[in-house]
Amino acid sequence: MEPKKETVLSLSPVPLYTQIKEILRTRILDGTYKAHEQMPSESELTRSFDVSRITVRQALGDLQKAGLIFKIHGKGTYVSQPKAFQNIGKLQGFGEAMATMGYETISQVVSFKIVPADKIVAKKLGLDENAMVSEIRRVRYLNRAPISLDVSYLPRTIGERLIKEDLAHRDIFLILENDYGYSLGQAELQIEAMLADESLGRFIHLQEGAPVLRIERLTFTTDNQP
Amino acid sequence: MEPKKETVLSLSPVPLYTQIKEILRTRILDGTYKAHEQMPSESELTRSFDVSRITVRQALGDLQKAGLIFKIHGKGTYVSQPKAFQNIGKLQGFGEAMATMGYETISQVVSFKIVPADKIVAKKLGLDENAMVSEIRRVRYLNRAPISLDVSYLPRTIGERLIKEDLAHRDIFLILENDYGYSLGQAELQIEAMLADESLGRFIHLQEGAPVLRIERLTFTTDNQP
DNA sequence: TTGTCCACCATGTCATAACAAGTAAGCATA
DNA sequence: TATGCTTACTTGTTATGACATGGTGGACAA
Repeated sequence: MEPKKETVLSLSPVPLYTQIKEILRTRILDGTYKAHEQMPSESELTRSFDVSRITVRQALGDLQKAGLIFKIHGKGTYVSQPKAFQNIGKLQGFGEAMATMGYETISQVVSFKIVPADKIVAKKLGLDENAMVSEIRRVRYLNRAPISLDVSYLPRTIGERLIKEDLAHRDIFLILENDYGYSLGQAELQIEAMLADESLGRFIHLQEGAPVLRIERLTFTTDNQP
Repeated sequence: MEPKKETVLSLSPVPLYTQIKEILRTRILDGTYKAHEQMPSESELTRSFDVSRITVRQALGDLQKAGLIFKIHGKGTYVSQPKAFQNIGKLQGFGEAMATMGYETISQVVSFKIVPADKIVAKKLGLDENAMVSEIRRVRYLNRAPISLDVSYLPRTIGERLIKEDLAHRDIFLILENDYGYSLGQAELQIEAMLADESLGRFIHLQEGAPVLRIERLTFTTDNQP
């Protein structure tokens, strides 16, 4: 039987394996491929998408890293049991750190402003009130679903260097550490539950009033510069 | 200048990219390649190891997943700032869950026994005291360094099926979920600090009396079977 | 009927090859 | 001098092809 061909655009700026990955991810999430068994073999996917096996393997490998599927040598590829709850839990607990692992988190910069520090921020950063600080607002996505609004306040000089970087795909702390040489040490974490207000609901598609976790982190370099 | 050749054995049962990965990992950890910059390019590694670029990329990709290096398109590959503390912290907080991500944790089964449940275990699992349960002891390694001793108690029937599985590389919870169809729901976590005793120090190379974290987890299936 | 062996299919590993795209530096021209 | 183009690097993407290895079931022999 001739397997049905799928349309993936080779000329597209988005890589083939990314397109395939998204298609497969969608099918897993919408139940086309169900948990425990299923999942066409690599050679089947090769034929139906009309791409090389390397491309299919790269897509499957990414999905495996993300935990959506798992492979057994000699048998096949299987859909993992969904564990959305656990993922969300992990993500909220770790924030930025997720990006360094297999999870595909993408951030989108919503706004970048130089604003005077309000009382709270100034105190936390050890600056005078009304000193100028950089405010970076980002929405973070996990698997295409927006899951958090991220507001960072940084001393102005650091912020201005940061905005030129590729904040969409690279982790902000990794940039600070690796490119700028800041050595990040301890961090203060503060977690509290609150209700989604209007401005937050606009970015993340949540009903206003839905419960969210508010996570506040104050990070110090090893020489205690906040 | 002729780059110096390295000896990687092609006939070895261990894949080429694994050998290269270990060599590079060693060089990163012992400081041959230092943080921030450095790291030979892919083509250099291709020449010096006398393998194809695919093999080099697979080794580098694994190291990147593990967080030891990061790449910048068009520039090169760089050594990440070491963050051993953070890794340990993450790992202890997450235990088994790490394996599903990029970290390369390997477990080695130390012993498998059918033993009568002591009072504590019996109570936790909701069984009678002295009912037979499976005890699986494993040492878990992260980057070759032993970092935890893992003792699991399971109802006997489940334990006997588990021991036949490949516990060294696959996550125990993933096996339960995906192969056996148990749906794991909530978990109770209990963390306490204690001092390493003699039996633990034998497996993990720690000085007796060194502080360790003791993490106790009781996992329920979605229908509340422990 | 039972047990062994082999063919077939799955994923794993590796080589060779090409082009795309991002970066940086040097050179040429206005 | 300043601008812009070329060039030579880098990593990223993709194709094709081959062989290794694990798993499974059917054919065939005892």
